[in-house]
Amino acid sequence: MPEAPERQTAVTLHDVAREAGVSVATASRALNGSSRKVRTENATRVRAAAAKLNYRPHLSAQATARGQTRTAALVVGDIADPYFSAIAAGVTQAAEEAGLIVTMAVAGRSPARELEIVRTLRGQRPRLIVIAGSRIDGAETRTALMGELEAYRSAGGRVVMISQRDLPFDTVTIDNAGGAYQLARALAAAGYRRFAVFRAPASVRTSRDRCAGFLAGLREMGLGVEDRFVMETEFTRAGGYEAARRLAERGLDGVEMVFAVTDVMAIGAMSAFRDAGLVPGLDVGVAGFDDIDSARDVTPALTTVAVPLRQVGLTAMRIALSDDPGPVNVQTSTTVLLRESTPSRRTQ
Amino acid sequence: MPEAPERQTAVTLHDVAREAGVSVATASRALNGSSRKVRTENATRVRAAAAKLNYRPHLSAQATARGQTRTAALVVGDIADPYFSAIAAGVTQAAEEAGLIVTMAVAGRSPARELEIVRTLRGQRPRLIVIAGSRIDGAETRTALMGELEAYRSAGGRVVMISQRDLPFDTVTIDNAGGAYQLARALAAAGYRRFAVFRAPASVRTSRDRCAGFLAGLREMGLGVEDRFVMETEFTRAGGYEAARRLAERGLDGVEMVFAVTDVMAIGAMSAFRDAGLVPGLDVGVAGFDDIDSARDVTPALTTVAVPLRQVGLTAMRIALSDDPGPVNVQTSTTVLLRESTPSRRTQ
DNA sequence: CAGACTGCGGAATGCGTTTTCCCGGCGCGC
DNA sequence: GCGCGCCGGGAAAACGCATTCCGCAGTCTG
Repeated sequence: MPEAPERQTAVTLHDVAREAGVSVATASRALNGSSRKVRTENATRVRAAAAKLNYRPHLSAQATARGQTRTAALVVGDIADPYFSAIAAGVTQAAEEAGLIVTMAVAGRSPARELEIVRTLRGQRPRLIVIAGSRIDGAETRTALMGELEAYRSAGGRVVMISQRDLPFDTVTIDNAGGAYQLARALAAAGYRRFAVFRAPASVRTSRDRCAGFLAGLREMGLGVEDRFVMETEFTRAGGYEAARRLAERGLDGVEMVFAVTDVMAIGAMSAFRDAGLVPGLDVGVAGFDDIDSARDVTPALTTVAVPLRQVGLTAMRIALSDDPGPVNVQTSTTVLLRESTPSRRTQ
Repeated sequence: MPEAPERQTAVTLHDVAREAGVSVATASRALNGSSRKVRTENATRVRAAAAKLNYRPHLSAQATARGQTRTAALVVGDIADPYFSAIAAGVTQAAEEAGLIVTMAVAGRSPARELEIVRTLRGQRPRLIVIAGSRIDGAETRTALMGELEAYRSAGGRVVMISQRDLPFDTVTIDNAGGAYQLARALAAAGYRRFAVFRAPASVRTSRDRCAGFLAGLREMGLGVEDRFVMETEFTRAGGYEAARRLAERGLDGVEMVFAVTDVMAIGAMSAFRDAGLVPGLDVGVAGFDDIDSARDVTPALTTVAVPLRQVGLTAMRIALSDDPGPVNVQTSTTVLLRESTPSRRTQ
């Protein structure tokens, strides 16, 4: 344990140099090996001094001196949401492998807040910005956001959007439409004929894409969904519950199968069905999208479309760290997972 | 839309000053209003120039100049884990309210990695560090970590530990023992008599505390648990599954009720029981700890002890931002939630 | 043994800010 | 009319570090 006096200020490179009896320049060179060489004796003395004083370089000072930082910025909608936290896990993993510090901001699903965040983020001068937004259309703030990102990029920054294909930046998208399409075909093949879809308001792109893909898949199989069974509700568990309650109140109206555009909504729906005395999987099939952890643990286990969220985060970072030019668009594929909530009706 | 040429470098305060026809000093004063006053005409011209050039101050440069940053550092075990992501949500919320940027690092439940993170974090010179570690005892790295944190604090930094009471820093703890104690009493009151406990290896403090609290609560009610029913397993879903499988293999051995020190483990256990042909809640009661989202959604809904994780994060930030001296220890209370996985045996 | 070259240490410069210090002008009281 | 305080502007120092430039020794070449 060193002397550790009541110092109110951190130890600087200057202190280390003095302790080692060399100049600041030599100390700097010894500590982060530049192209210049420094005599081994001096080098070891500097390192010893640094260790003794417990020195850590001031990253901000390094950043201004070098003209670039070693941080990656991540903006998410809500870090408590498993969707975003899984992506965040991928991003932080890749960042750490690349020796980058990650700063995170949560936009709370508000485009205005998202804009404000990117604004202050730009001051951070991060190496790259990954935006996993909530994909809500909003024309006014959108152009402002674009301007901000454009300015950031023209100053040498790198931006990757997750799941926002229509912006002129690198993106990694999730195959929402394709996954829903495949799910629809699989369910049709399992013998289901009369469907309901629980979707979110049209401004939520993810919901729109999944819904469209699902309907396309059914159409391909010669099936359709009556308009009154495409039910719009909130993009939450409560939304799923509410829609299912309404449907159950009408005695299901012949619906054999409910597709909710989100696992969370699907789980809410299962809960509502049960509360109405209906057994999910038996009286009515339920399927979701995302494959969150709970999907496996509910009973009956929920049929869903798995999204490799962690992989999405990793991919976003890989793109951001590569020096390929031009807007790239990597689409990560999804896989449908049939489980007990949608037993085959063929054998019955 | 400004001219926006192919500039490869960000616009600096210098550019703004030149555009406004004033000195850098005045520009700085105009933009972040110091104690000095600047003529309103100049001020508006500076602001106009800043807006026109789309200027954002270089935060790193500000940091070195001012001698302090506006960032809060958060280190978590695994951001994809709902336990940590809920805490992270609280921390980021409080940070944003205080106008702080949050940088996040994930330690992956490894004390060595945690140490390394704090080391580089110290270079960041954050205003505060919140550590939500995995509470694994590890003597060697522990003292090194302490030294690092001590150095950080003596340089004016603030550190708050979550759930690590025994370190000489501010802490916010979760009443693990108390919650488990209350749960035990509630279960005993519901008529359960023969218990098993699924716990993690002794090095995991959280597990130890919850286990001890549970046993104390039973003792208080004149009950006990045979040693062979205190089963040590992994601190994961798979661990819970495995322990339950072993127990089911022995035909439950008269056990009426399983307490797993974690909801995740409890859910794994329910899955194993079901796979063994046993109905959780009917053939054997199951209880967990944490009240993660899934706990409500599994069937039967899982009896558990709710931990206000988001609140924990908020509290940690509140402590860190207050200027109270001395080590504070705020304990957040837990509440037991009896649900269908532990029906009362009194009425039977 | 002279001259070119190499290796390495230190002083100086720069990074984008803030902040201190100095200085000129203006209003005001006498 | 004159000194004095105040207001506001700019030059320059400071922040902690990286890097370029300069010079000094020592070594190699012929």
